[in-house]
Amino acid sequence: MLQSSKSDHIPKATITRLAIYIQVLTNLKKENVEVISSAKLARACDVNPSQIRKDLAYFGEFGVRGVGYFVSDLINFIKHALGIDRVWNCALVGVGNLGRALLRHNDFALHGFLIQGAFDCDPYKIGENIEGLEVICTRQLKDKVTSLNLEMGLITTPPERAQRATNYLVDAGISGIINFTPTRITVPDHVFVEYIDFFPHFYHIASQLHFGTHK
Amino acid sequence: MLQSSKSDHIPKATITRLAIYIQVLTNLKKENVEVISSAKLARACDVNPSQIRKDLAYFGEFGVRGVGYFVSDLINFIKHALGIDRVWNCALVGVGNLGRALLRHNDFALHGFLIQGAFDCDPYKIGENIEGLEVICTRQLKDKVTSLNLEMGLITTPPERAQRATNYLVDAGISGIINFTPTRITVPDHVFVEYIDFFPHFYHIASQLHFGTHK
DNA sequence: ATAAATTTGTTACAAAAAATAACTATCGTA
DNA sequence: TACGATAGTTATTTTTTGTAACAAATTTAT
Repeated sequence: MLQSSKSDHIPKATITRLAIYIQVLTNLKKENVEVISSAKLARACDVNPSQIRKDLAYFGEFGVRGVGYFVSDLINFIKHALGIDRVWNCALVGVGNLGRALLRHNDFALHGFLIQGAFDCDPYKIGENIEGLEVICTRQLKDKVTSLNLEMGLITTPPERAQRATNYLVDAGISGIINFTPTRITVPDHVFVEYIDFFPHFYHIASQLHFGTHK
Repeated sequence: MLQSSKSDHIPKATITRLAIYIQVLTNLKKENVEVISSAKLARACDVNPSQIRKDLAYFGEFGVRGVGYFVSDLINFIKHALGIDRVWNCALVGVGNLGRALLRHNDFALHGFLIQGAFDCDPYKIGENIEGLEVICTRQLKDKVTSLNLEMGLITTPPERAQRATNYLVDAGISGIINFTPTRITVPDHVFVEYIDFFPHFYHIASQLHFGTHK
C-alpha cells in the first residue's frame, strides 16, 4: 500500500490533538480563513507550535514553508491521514445498558462510525429492535461481518463476557476493537484494542473533591 | 481535614489501576480469599508487585508486613481513599444525544454516581421527562445545586456551549466537572476537570486499520 | 527467645513518553 | 538576489511512569 506515512508509531497524545486541530480548523474554515501558520493555529489550540508541526510530520509533509497551511486542505489531509475520511462499519457486542446508550447516540454516525450490527447472546434480547437495528445472536457474528462488511468491534458486554466477545470478533476477522468494559482482553498480535472506561475519570474527580487537593 | 493521604498528586495511571484492583479484589472476596500479598494480587492484575504497593502507598499504610492485605478491608480502604464509598450527586448539563444516552445508562448509579439533575437551555427540551428526571432550565442550576446537593457536573452540550455550561456550574459552586465535549474549558484554580472523549479512541483504531501498522 | 522467612513501605533508579527548543531548508516578496 | 516568514527535522529537556532494591515490621519455626 502506498501512502504518505513516515512513521509507524503515532503517539496517543498526537491523535488527541489532531482531533482538536480538526475542530479548530473547521471553525476557521467557517470564518473563511484560508491559510494559517503553525504559530497561529497553536495559539488557537493552546499548544506549542513545534508540537503541531511535529504532529503533522508523522503523516508526511504538507505545509508550505514561508506560508503556512491551507486550512481546507489541511482538514482533508488530517482526516485522510487518520483514515476518517470514510465510513467505518462497526459491530456492537453486548446490548446491555451501555450498549443501548451507544446505539442511541448517533454522534458516532455523524463522525462516520456506523453501528451496523448489534449482537447479544441473550435469547430475550435477540430480535429486539433498537433504533431500527435488530439484535442478532452473537453466533451469527461471523456471517454478518462478511455480509455487512463490518470492520470494527465495540464491546459493551458485562466485563466477565468481554473476552468471549473478543474471541467472537477476532474469529470473525475483526482486527480493531474498542473495549468499553473495565477488563483487559487478550488478542492476537494483528488486532488493535482501545479501552474506554468512564469510571477512572469519575474516581479521579471524586478523590480530588474528597481530599480537596489543589493543583 | 484529617486523613490518611500522604501525597497530593495521584497519578492517573494509579487511579486506573486502583479500579482494577477493586474489581479483582471483589472477585477474590467472592471466592472467600481473606488475605492476599502484593505478589499474588499483582499476578491476578497483571502488573508489577511494587506497582501495587506504591499505588496503595499514596493513600497511606494499610498492609501488614509479613502477611499481606486483608481483602475485604482493602476494598473498603481503596474505596474510601478514592472517595467512592458514598454517593455523589451529579448535574448533567446538555440534554442532547449523548446526554440522553448517559441519563439512560444506569451503571453510573450502580457505582454511586447519581445524576439528580438534567439541565438544558432549549425551551423545547425543558419539562421533558427522561428516565424519571425532568429537564430543567440551566438558569435554575444554581438553585438546584443547593436544594439537591449536587457536587459534580457532567457537560454534554454541543462543544461551542461547553464553556457557558462550565460557567454556570462553577458559578453554582460545583468544583468537579467531567467534560464529555471535545473542547478544552477554562475554570478557576479550585475546580477539577476531567475530559472524556470517545473519538480519539475511534480515530486511533481507524488509523491503525487504515495503515495496517503493526505493534 | 532468637533466628529465619515473608512481605510491606519507601527510596532510588531506569525507561518511556511527551513536550519544547533549536536548527535547517524552502518559499514568497521586495 | 537577499531578506523575512514559516515549515520540516533533529536534539534536548521535562514529565510521567514503571521497576528494582532495600530497610522495617511481622509471623513462624526452632
